[in-house]
Amino acid sequence: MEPDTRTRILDAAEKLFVAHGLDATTLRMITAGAQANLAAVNYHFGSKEALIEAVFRRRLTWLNEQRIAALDAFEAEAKGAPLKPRQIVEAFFGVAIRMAADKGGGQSFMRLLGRTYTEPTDFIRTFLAEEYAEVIARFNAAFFKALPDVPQEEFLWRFHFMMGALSYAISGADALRLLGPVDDSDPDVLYARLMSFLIGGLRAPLPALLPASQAKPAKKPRTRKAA
Amino acid sequence: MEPDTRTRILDAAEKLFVAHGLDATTLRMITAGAQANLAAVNYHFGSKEALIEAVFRRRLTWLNEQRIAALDAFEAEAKGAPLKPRQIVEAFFGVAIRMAADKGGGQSFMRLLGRTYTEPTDFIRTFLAEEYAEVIARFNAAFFKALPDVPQEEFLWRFHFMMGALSYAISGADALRLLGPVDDSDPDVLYARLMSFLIGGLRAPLPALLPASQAKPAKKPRTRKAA
DNA sequence: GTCAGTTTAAAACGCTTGTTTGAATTTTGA
DNA sequence: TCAAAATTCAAACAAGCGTTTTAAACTGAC
Repeated sequence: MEPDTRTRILDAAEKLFVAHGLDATTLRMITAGAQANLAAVNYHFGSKEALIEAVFRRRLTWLNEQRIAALDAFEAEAKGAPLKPRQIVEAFFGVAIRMAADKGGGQSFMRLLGRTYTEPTDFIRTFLAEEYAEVIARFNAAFFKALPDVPQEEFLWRFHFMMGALSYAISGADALRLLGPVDDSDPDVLYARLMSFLIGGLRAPLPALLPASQAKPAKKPRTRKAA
Repeated sequence: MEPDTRTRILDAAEKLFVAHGLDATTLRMITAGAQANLAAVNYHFGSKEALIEAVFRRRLTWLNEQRIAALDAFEAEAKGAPLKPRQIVEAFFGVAIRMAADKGGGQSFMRLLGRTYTEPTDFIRTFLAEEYAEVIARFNAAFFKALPDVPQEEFLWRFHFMMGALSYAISGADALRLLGPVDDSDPDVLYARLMSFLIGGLRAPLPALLPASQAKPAKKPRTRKAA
């Protein structure tokens, strides 16, 4: 059974946005790919901007619900005790990686999302901020409970770094391939690679925030300062 | 002394590309910002694509020369002995962070570069691949010498993850600010934060490439830890 | 079969884009 | 000083954009 026009447009737009970017993808490309008339986009969505939002919302809402559900599951299991940092990372990034491994559309969407997160366009930034507000608040709280000694701002930065690594992990296999032969065929392997890296970064010792342009202590004592 | 038209165009284009992206920045915006005539871009550069390349080449060539110089300095100091991973990371990412801290143009350029690295446009991808080829080869070799037990591919991935973290560190302070109050005014602090995170991720234990979810034969049976 | 409501179709709209033109102006070199 | 070269300028170009319009083709309920 052929999906209806609206769905075909969403699918075609998603793929084209990944391949060419938001601006470079024209409505004519989209409607051609969806085998629909040019006017169909404005009929079903109202405008190109609204279509972009619809493309993102379709996947992103579900993705963040999954993230919160994963966090809920861990917290229920912990019965009030703080979670392990590894569990928090797993709940947030594991879900994303798994969605990125889904060949049925999720893959191309995640590549788009990672690239769009730093997009300067206003309406996208505000839209993403709204979509992410709740999930970030939840994970921020969970992390603060798990590691009360780590300053909130330090966590935000590390979370941000992790988002960057995730973004490149998902969207940048092509860029990586320019540097040498790599294999990104197995999502489980990518997942293991990224998780190892993320946990390592998250648990790194807190930086000595002195304006020290000179030598810093190369190694810290094995006290678990950061994580 | 007023810079000549060509330079004014490069400066204006760089700032506008950062603020609005490559596509969304029009030649009319650029020439207006440079106080030049619309035709000046095509006269001095030939086309908008050529202007984009010129904007990138002006900074990127110098940046990668600095990176290689930093690596040379460390290797001269080591007198043939392998470098410490920390030094390799410092040579590559430290230079970038320092350039990102430079208010005199370097800052805005680095925000642009980080965002562009995952750009899907063909001519940019091939251009960046050329510009990066030498420096990547050098750093890849240095890292392999330092940590011969870490598979090349694993290093490439971790390098890629680090690039993602760097990219977000530089270009994404605005995005981060949507999640909570952060302070990115002191580049030394950002440098310390990112370096700590990167080293932590780089030195993380190698992932057990056996997928935990289901039984799937790992590609390389390797149990040793990284770094 | 009829008819309202929904969806598709083809064509054109106004506008902006990068680029080109050809003349005016400034700069250069002997 | 003066012609030649380099640069700037205003204006126009064709092409492509997102959007709108108007009519035709469906769809399901009665």
